[in-house]
Amino acid sequence: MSATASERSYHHGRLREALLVAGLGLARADGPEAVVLRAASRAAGVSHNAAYRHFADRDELLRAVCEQCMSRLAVLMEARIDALPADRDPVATAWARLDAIGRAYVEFATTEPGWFRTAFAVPPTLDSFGLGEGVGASGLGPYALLSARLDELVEVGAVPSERRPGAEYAAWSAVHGLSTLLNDGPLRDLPAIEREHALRVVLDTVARGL
Amino acid sequence: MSATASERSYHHGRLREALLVAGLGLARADGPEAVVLRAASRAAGVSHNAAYRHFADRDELLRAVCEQCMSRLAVLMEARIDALPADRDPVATAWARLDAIGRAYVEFATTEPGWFRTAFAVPPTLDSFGLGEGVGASGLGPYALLSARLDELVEVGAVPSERRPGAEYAAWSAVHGLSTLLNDGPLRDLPAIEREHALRVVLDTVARGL
DNA sequence: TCGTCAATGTTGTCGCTGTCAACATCAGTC
DNA sequence: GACTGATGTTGACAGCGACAACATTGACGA
Repeated sequence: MSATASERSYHHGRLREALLVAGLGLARADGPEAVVLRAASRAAGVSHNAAYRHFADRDELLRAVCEQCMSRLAVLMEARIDALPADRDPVATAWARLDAIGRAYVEFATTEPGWFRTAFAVPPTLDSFGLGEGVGASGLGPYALLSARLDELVEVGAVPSERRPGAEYAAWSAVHGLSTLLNDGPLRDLPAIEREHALRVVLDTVARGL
Repeated sequence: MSATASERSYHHGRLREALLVAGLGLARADGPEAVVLRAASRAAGVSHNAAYRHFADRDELLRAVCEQCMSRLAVLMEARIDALPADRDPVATAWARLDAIGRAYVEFATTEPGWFRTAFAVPPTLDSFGLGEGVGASGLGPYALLSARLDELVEVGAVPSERRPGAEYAAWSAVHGLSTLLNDGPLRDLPAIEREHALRVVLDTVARGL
């Protein structure tokens, strides 16, 4: 544990973490397809094939990187909720929180496009997306965070309870779709002001429709 | 045209189309990453590198395949509109048409997941998505088809005109997001009944919010 | 009729990748 | 102090995209 990378002789000591960090760097710069075993090994200062002692194959490394990306998404969503002023009436607070996690989702996608694409490169299950290993500080994934907001809206009476079943699909599809369209799709060249406009329209439309 | 693949001697004659067809087959089965120059060349019964006489590189072939996929999406959307009974009042017709193209979008994504992913593999511009080469029978792309539906909703008075600006973002993000979540995302294992439920919730929520 | 030439397809090669097999080194443990 | 399992290295192979050099063909003009 005391050995730094420079003094290591034969065994790296923390190769798994080093490969993960390298993979995160590659993903951040150029997306999931850039998470390449040999590149990660080079970045970790280790020969190709060393990675096979810690990951069965490239896909397993990519999966690990994905979980990290998903976790960072969840962390940002939580942070944006926590940053909200809480001293308002419950209904307004509930709406503001839904708005905040929606904005956080799109913010993550546009400020970290490589990580966002990587988070969904290996299709996560609902479990891993919601409660699995790739989660935020509170132990909740993006899906669970969204569900909590929708529950809150029903509790405070802002949304009729008969609208609750499946409401995740609507809210989540909207922000996820906007994120991918802005990121990889036909909206990628949209100027910043128009992006903000699109985000507001999407969030407001969903809020009205709930 | 009379020459089949078996009688050709040295020159293929229609290699460009053959490569495109092969690429579409590869994309259909395994998505954009399966559109591989050498595989397409093999399928066309031609040696690797022959493709370079018709496409500058792999990306150009993939781009051509993308356009085909986008076109097929537009064609399905048009077909689903045309199949609608038109003998109703204008407001109901306008809503039904919006619903139909939304369903068609998700239908394409779930019945042809490889093609759907390929359509967005090389980020299309708004122009190509709306009016460019990858378009349907009427000459309109998916984006233009959606815009026409929203215009119609305003014309018949179903949607207030102050809601019109940016309405594409909301409608399009919702169906696109649901499509990708069902296709590659955490919803890919959803049973058919739940998929239908999710689709209805998404479409209804957007319609209410417009 | 014949030669020329541009278009088109082929063969060979290179570097990159993932992956398997064989070997080397090290940290503990009996 | 030797054994052993964990970890890292070297070497190899096939598949890929891309470049260069070469082969074949059909069309067109002398």
